[in-house]
Amino acid sequence: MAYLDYAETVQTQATPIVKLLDAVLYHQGDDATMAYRIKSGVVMAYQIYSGGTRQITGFFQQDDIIGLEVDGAYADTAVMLSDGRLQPISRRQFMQDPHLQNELYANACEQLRSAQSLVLSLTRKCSDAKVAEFLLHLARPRRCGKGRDLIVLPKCRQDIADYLGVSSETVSRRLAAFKRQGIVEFPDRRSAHIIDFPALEARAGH
Amino acid sequence: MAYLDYAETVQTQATPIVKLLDAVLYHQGDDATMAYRIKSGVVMAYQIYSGGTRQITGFFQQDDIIGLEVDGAYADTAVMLSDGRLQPISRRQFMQDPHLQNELYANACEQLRSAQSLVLSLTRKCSDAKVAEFLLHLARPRRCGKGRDLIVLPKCRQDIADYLGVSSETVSRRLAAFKRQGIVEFPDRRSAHIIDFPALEARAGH
DNA sequence: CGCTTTGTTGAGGTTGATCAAAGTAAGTGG
DNA sequence: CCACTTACTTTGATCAACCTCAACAAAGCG
Repeated sequence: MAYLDYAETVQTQATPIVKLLDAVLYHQGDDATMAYRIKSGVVMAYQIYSGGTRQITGFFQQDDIIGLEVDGAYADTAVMLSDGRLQPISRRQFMQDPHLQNELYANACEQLRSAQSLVLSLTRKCSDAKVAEFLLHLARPRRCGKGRDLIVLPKCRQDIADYLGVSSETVSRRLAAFKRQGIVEFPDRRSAHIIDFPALEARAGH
Repeated sequence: MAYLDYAETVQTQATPIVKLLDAVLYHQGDDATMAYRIKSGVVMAYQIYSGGTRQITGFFQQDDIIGLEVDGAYADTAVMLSDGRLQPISRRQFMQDPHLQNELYANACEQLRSAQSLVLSLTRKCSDAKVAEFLLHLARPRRCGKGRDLIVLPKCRQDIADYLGVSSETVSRRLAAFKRQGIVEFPDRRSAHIIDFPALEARAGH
């Protein structure tokens, strides 16, 4: 992405809109008119399949772009896991702006890579490593800080379970184990606080 | 993709090049100067991770575009599973041609969806369903034909296993079971021939 | 035809799903 | 403010699926 210059693009865009906790950005199946660049907050996207199974397709944060579709309808539903600010990107803007097209393309490639890496994590690792990696994934943007920041967890354990493809009981057990081992603290059910990064990374298999 | 017109794009492209069985299109880590549109043949792409684990990132066929990278290096290695013809697409072409950019973007989105659907298959399904779905995936382009065509299988069972995230023994057992049940025939180790599509689809969970 | 590689088949152990029950937290109405 | 409800989480016990290890068969190759 180094060869792109976004300055112009950014300036021509509308100011961010505010979305509150639990707000739905778009529904799976709706006409995909907008994409969103996340300025702050955490977003979760998921797909519902016939038979009731649900796959969480990702957790997104600052600078991620969601709602990418080539045509027709949104492939997933996106909801806010916290309050946040989002920059809407219309299809009209997209079609007119080559810089934006490049950026969206880059973002799609990045998400593709990330999905492939997810495949690896989910098929090769034991549940212990999956949960560890999940926590590290959510902690990623905050890693640079002084490490005291809280990680925003999904609304319920089942959300984590649906992302990792394990049962909610297993999520519980692994989180409890990390707590017992002094690697992670849980001030409440919606937040986590990593004490020992190296230990968690070791468990994630890094 | 309905709003795109490829006619012009296609005409300006070079004629396809021929690649033979086992030919390597590009290596993971190499400078990503070319993408390829597959005109015929089957391509397998994989990543090697530290620790020796390997993830097959996909099997590609006619009209798929591989070698998509935003910057720098190829994320995976691509090899021919059969003889085939490929249309090279240079970065220069890509940068100059808006139609081509759109097509590549569409392709990236499609691969993203396909990767997400793979995540679902690999985490939610039992090995039986995984192997069934794998066979159906490879059979996809031939489905419309009279159904007597042979499916080109990867070079060894381990390739399938690495794609599905199961052991090669499990692949063997599941394939043997399908054969025993009269759903699939195996003229030799490199090819399969689906007898009973509905039964296989039922096992894949469709 | 030996030798090597790959595939198949069997036995046993481990992981994680499932089922079930008890524990927590938050909301609701009296 | 407190029972009561509801939804979620945690913990335990059981069981099935799949991995691992190992032996054997088949195929490829000099």
